[in-house]
Amino acid sequence: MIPVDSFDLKMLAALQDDGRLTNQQLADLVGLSASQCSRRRMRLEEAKVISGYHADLAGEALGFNLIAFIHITLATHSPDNAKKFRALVNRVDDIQEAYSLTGDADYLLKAVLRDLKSLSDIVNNVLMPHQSVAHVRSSIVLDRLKESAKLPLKELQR
Amino acid sequence: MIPVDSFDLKMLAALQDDGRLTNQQLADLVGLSASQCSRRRMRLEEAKVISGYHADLAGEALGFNLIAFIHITLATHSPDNAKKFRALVNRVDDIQEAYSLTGDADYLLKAVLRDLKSLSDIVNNVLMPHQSVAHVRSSIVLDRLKESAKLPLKELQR
DNA sequence: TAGAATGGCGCACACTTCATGCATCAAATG
DNA sequence: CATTTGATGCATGAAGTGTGCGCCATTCTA
Repeated sequence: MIPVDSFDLKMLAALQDDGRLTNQQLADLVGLSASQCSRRRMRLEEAKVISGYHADLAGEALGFNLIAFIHITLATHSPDNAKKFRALVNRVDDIQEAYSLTGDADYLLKAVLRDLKSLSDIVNNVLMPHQSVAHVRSSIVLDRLKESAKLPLKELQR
Repeated sequence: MIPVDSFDLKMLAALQDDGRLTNQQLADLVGLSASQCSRRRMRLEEAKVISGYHADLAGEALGFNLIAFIHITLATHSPDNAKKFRALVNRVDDIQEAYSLTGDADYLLKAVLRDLKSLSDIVNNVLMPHQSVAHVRSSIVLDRLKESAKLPLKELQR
């Protein structure tokens, strides 16, 4: 857990917005030289504060027109069942995100799919038949109000 | 909706994994010249197939140790209530993602927070008191099984 | 079917960006 | 007070970027 000063925070916020910013652009934004930005960026990358850079693709433009959240309850909470379920989740590419949760459901999955048939396939042919799974409840996304996935770094001051 | 060929798909998949790939690296990966990759990339960006590039930050390294999913049910489904709720969601920085859903709950929020106190603050002081909100149910993330947020482009063939 | 038009391609090249060596400076250390 | 430590800007060679150009294959047209 390396120290992160206010220059670093400004850089992180900027790179969160635009991951392809040039060191020179970064320099102009935060008030350092480009070379220093280069060095700081490498430092943050090596320390895994920046875990990676990703292009954000428009799913609709590529035929992914459906987002679904799927709540899963396991049959029993045995380590064996949990392990099998994890393996299942990792095997299915359409499942983009998966979390184990407190509360009613044991797991929450996010799937990005082409259409309702794909959802039906996953739910009825992949999830439901799996022996570790006791209960499946899926919800379809009607609208995305917010999808920044950006940390509120403004709040931070060290 | 511009046409996307197999070269484009390879580039998109690669840039999804590493958003700072060089045109030359891209060229080596997909089997084109760097100049052509530059042109194709610009085309995909202009057409908004690539909607942006983002640095992925490690929340834990910055003190965000808690992820919560919050299910919201509105008091009534009036346009006015929906509008007020949207405004609320956009005002709160800690809410990273927000979706309107089919099913039991009307909205699903994802919040990335520092600690349980922050969650309590949001739920009890921001969401619950809001007149449009009838019911709030929050679940804490115990474990992230998968968090690629990457589209399964392998499937695509045009 | 011949000729023209179109569009995708690689190469060349001027320009920009990158990362590292180096000297400087300020703060911390002994 | 002398020394060490580490962050900084500048300079620089190497690498990356994007555009003009000519080439080629495919498609269109008469």
